[in-house]
Amino acid sequence: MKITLKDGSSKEYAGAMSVLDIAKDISEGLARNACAGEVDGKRVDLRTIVDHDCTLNILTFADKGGADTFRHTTSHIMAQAIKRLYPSAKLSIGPSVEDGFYYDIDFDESINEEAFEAIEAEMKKIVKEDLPLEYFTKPRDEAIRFMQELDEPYKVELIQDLPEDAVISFYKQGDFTDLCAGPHLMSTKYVKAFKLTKLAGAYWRGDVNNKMLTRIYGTSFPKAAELEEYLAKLEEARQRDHRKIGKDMQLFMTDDLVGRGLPMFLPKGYTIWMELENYIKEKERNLGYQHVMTPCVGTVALYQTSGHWDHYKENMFPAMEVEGENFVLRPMNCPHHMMIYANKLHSYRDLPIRIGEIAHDFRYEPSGSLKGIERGRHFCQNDAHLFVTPEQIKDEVSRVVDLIFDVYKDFGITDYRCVLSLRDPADTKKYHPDDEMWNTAEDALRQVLNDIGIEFTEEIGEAAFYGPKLDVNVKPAVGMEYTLSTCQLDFCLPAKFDLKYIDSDGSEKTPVVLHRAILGSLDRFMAYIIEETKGKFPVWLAPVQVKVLPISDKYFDYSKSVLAKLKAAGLRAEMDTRTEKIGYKIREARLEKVPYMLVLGQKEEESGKIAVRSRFLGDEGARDLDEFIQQVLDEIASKVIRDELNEETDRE
RNA sequence: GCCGAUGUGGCUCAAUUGGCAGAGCAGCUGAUUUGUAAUCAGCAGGUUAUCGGUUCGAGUCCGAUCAUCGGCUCCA
Repeated sequence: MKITLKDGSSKEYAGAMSVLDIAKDISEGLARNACAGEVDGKRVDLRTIVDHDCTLNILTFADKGGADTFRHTTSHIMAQAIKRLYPSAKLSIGPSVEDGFYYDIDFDESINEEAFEAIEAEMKKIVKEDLPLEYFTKPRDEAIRFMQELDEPYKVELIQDLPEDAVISFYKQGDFTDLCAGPHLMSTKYVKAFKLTKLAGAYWRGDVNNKMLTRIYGTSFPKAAELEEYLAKLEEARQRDHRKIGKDMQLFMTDDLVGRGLPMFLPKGYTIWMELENYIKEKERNLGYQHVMTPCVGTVALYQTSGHWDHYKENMFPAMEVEGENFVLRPMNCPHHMMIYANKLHSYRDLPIRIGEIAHDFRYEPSGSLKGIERGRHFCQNDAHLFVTPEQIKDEVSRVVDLIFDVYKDFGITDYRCVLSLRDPADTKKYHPDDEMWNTAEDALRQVLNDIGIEFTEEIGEAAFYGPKLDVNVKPAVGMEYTLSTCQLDFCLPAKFDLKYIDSDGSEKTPVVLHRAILGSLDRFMAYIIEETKGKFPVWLAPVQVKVLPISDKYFDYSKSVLAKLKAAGLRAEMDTRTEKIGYKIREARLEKVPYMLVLGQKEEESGKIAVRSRFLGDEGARDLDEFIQQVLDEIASKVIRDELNEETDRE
């Protein structure tokens, strides 16, 4: 019998053999990181295959499906260990995730991370026991009874949600059986290097109204070295966390007395902020945006009109009453901009009208979700509302998308994901109940995105209450993916505010509104670029662009003249006037991540030149000052992103 | 908000089973006048997050509050 493998090779077996035996044979050959299999391109458990006439591929840890299988089996091993140590614990779900796996478990007692050691020890025992994972199935009714006998109420609930005629699969490993769709490794012995990483609360089925279960996260690799590498990567990610760099580099701070979630930008951080603000405003001006300034407070009635009050009053700072009228700190700016549009009568000839604002907003975010300047209770949106005719939707969305990617190019952002966020038709509470409006809006936005030709996935239930969105999402160094840029199509608010324009035939029409944010919030965008650059900002953003380092105070006069020229050219320059050795001053400037250092001593004073040391190339030697200034100005103007010194030479 | 952990000079971290709160860096003073990642010496800096409790004695044990961190939920 001949079995063809996915890599094109084939193998002869004498006589009749089951696919399982063949898979075992092949996977033993592939050694310890062999995982489940793929038959004719579909990931399946090899135990379920009865048809021998197929192309077989043994997945390894290098394949996503293989890694998932590997992690999932580790999660079963953890569950088995936990059942041995805590027999009364009730299991719910335990899937593999991007970096490992978790299991949500209902413990009788309170569990903390001290329990990890014992659980890990028990897991090692199970690995050593070399237990085969045996696959079997039961009809739905029998499966329910089986799980009731095992006293696993969450499992029972899961099975009850499946159709009447479903065949339910299980995996048994020694004294432990779990409801599971598989696939799994052949034996527990293939799991070599694992670690329980964190403990968290998680609501059953992700619903706050349900009981909170204990979620234990872990990670698992075929080799100890790979686990080490993963843990080192995690540590590296922690090092680039914007909260750490922001503190080290004195970019921003918080203080309990000011209040949690209310970061304050220090001079260096605000320098970057101002550059970002000027940058995006100029882009917008060139695209015909008009900028406005509106107050951070509005009446409750304003937000009742827009509908935000009903949807979000729990997440707004509470209303304050002044002279019998209720006001709130504004959580967003749409209503203010709607009123600006309504300020005068518009002709179809005026559209599109693009109103932009770097707007301060306040939201009462749940305390547990605050995270540095990535998510605070005060933030600044790079907001704009575009008032357009239905015919202009496509062009305007297209311009917004172009602007997003134009900006990403300037910042070197390449790792992002586009999502078309749609309503959940079942969620009539959140979404404005007008199916026709929604269908029109969603179809229009989908059509535009297809026409522009960008890649995107669709996600149900992610839309704003007033319309569908294009979201551009990125992943920070530490934590969950978030939205950086957004473009939202809104047929809803213009009607609520009774906005009008006079069309060419003299009739009154309601404009369509595009809500869009490119840098999202400046705070969050800054957090992102801090983590992307590890604080080594491109020269145009660097808080200090050039640092003048005199060899000794004998050269202060010459240094001051150089500093004056740098400043006169508009560069952000500083001089280190301490009586320290040059090595010390260089070290400090390196740690501050200053792009250019000018070392000035006797040689430079006599020749009238400068010695440049850059973050990019190290010691660049003697240069002419005017030529250097011109080079840096060019670098700033073109916003060039340069390769940094590699990490070996970038000590500490 | 919920589950779990953590909280010691400006920063990074020490302090056996409860037994005198310490170091390095930064700061200040003085000396050093320096050539590409840390010159030397001295000084100062603390109600151990806050409040309460147990104890002869609490940084350490217990409770509450506040904040931070890791998750969950949420993010107009």
